[in-house]
Amino acid sequence: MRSAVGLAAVAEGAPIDRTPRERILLAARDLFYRHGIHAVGVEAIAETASTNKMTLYRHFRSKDDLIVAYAQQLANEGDEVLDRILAENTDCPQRQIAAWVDFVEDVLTNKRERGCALANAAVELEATHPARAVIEAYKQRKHDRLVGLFRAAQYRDPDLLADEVFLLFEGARISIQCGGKGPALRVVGMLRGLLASRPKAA
Amino acid sequence: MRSAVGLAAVAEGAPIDRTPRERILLAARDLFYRHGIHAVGVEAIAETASTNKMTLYRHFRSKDDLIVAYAQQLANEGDEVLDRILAENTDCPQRQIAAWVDFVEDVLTNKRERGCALANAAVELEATHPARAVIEAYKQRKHDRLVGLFRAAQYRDPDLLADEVFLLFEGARISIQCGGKGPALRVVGMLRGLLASRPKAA
DNA sequence: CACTAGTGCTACCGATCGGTAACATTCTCG
DNA sequence: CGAGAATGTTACCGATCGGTAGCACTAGTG
Repeated sequence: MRSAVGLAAVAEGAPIDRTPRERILLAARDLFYRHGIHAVGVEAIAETASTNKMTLYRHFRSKDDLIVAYAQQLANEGDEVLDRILAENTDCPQRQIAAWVDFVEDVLTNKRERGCALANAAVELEATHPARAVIEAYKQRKHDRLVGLFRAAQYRDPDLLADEVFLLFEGARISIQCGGKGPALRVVGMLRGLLASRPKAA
Repeated sequence: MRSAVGLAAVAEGAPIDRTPRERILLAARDLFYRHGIHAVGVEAIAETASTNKMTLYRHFRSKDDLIVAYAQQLANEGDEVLDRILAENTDCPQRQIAAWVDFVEDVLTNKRERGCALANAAVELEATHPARAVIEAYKQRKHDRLVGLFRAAQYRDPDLLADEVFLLFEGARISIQCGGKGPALRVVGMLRGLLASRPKAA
């Protein structure tokens, strides 16, 4: 049951047989998430990736470019995680939903959890930064997929339910680093209760 | 109905008859919120406050010190806003709650809204930064006051309700800058529905 | 073997960062 | 008025920022 979140959360050392570009993205993912985008310099990223600044700039035109690739990477993986969860429970929306809640539980109880990396990035970046478009599109997509899921499970008001679930989850992730972990950890129970008690209909 | 949020949101020019310290805090509040803590230099803050770096450092030992004062200021004002809302509706918990939801509506529909300034700060600061303690204490306090409010209004499970309302609100504030404004703006209706439908008891 | 593409390395650039010294100026208030 | 405190101004510090030039090195390919 190793979390899908932590699978690449650590990039220390990293003299593995990966291409420099991959190692740089790994390092950026780790450092940006742990310390914030503005707090991490490109030199530190290159060093963590067991390479140097020049190689970094051969693969990314600028730090902003790297930030966009970082966001894109996270968005892609988020999509893939949901793809996988859905694929493992085909044609049974209830089980798909339950599996997603299990995944949420994994995420929130991960001790490295520092909130949603994409939301954190959005906080740090100006509204005009190109990475913001990637982030907003991802979040929109995620919300829409929840709607589809709840519609498939025949909930009476899938839009409303998706709003609630989406906001509760987002609230939990941001709260885990500044709202007391209590409410954030109790959100899984709340979600299960919510999903069980909501009316369904044809 | 001018928002309690925007009352000091703009600090431009600012050659008003305020003490330099006040102007610096005003400027920090504005710039930190709009651009993020790490993205704003002390020189820019001093300039916006119509003063200079030396005066800034006469009132704050370091930028970190200023950040702590910034967080403290926001926390105090948050407390005071809730104080005022409660004081204006003494001895009628239902009206207090309704007034708080109205306030939430004001906050979320403010076009300058960029999420909770304290949450945003927490995202940018390391867990060991002294301002983090201020932020976490404030959020904890806020959550506890919600519990008290719902208990006073005789909801059957005030703790659970407070968790839900708290997380929905936090989720809405973070989502407004990266989750599509849709769910965030619909949260007010959700809150009103939630509060109206929840069972009360003795 | 020679050629090429990718990488490592070092030294450097101008700009800006947080923070300070020293001194001139203004303001407050007895 | 006169004294002391607060503020303004300028110039500066070392460190670090994002980003680049130039060249040595390695590895794969024909």
